[in-house]
Amino acid sequence: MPRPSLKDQRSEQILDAYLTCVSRFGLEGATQEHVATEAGVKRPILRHYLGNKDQMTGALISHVVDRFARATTALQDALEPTGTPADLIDLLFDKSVPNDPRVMLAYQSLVTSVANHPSMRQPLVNSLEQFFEVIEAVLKRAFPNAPADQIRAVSQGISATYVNLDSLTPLNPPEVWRAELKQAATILAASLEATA
Amino acid sequence: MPRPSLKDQRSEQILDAYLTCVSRFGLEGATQEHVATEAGVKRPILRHYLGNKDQMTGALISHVVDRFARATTALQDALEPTGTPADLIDLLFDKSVPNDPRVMLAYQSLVTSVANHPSMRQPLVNSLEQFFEVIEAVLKRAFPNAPADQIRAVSQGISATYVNLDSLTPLNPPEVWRAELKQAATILAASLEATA
DNA sequence: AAGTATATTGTCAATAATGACAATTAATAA
DNA sequence: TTATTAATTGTCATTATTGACAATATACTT
Repeated sequence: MPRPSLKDQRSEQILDAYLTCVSRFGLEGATQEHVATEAGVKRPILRHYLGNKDQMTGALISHVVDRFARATTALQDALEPTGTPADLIDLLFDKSVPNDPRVMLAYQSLVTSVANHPSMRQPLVNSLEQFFEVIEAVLKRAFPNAPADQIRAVSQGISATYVNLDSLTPLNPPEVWRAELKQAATILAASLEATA
Repeated sequence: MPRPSLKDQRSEQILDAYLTCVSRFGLEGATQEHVATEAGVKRPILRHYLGNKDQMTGALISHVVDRFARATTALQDALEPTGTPADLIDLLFDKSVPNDPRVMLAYQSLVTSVANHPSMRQPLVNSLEQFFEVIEAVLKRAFPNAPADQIRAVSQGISATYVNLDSLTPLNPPEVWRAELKQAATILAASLEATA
């Protein structure tokens, strides 16, 4: 008999707006007013669904980590069990894939603020390691004879080129940068052929 | 006859504290109170030397861009006229070199906030291009026959691995990550040998 | 010692951001 | 239609942040 609850949808809507604001203003620069405006609701709504600012922030951190982890899982699912390094790089760098740079930008903002919120350090590290592992798995399958440390290095390099690209999106980087970073990732992957 | 001016020293001291705060709280999260505390001065001092918040922020942006550009120039000076790619990578990745990750973190925070301060976009892009060019110059000297687009790609890749390393410092990344990213950069540079 | 320009601090008003809660509106079932 | 529960909005007190300026302290010169 009660009015149907919108808690899930509204929470998601608010957290997504919050994520957008964090990607633009940083974690400590995203005010409730910013979030409310971005979400198209009045400020008290935020409190109603997510509690006070501390609780909101806690929820946001989980949300960002979760979004990043989900993107990692989606990447993994798209590549298992037979994806090649070329497939991986296409997924990471092709604009056709609907990538959401906000997530990576918000992620970066969290990393920046980790000293002020020490408890989020471990989740951030873990989700990043998870991302590395997906890359590693693809490389290991393609180059089973390559030494482990070299695979790790190439994985880190590919990850770095990808993260870097997303980090630069606010600058409206010229399209060539994307192509160049993609080529760098390709070169890294190709380096494993020699050792196989 | 007047009391000697401390404008230069104090301005530098304040801007450096401001830079620290931006690297920790982001551009929109660094309050005057934060900066004053970090600099070890009272808040009105900030206004006295740098004006109101807008002017302070303007000065900070110039300061960060300048610090980054100076670091680039220092890198260039250390490598001209005979530095090799191996020298470059040592300078970028060796902990012995007194690198200041705050500069890169603050730089990243500026990039994040560029939508809110559009005028800083071009200086940021320019200083980044300058950084690329130093890397390119070293590679071009070592591999004069390598195709230009490949040099660009490798430069972007090396830059990305370096930027990525600094971006992760708040996470206290394990030392292996540094070694792995350095190795990735080395692999990228080595890839140019094949084409020469 | 006195004058002078600057450094430094103290203080208060104005604005922004947050916390908290009351009041109203809306949707559903009986 | 009415009861019920949640959504949504309005509002005010508290705190945080900034702007502005007066007042004092300090170092140097003559």
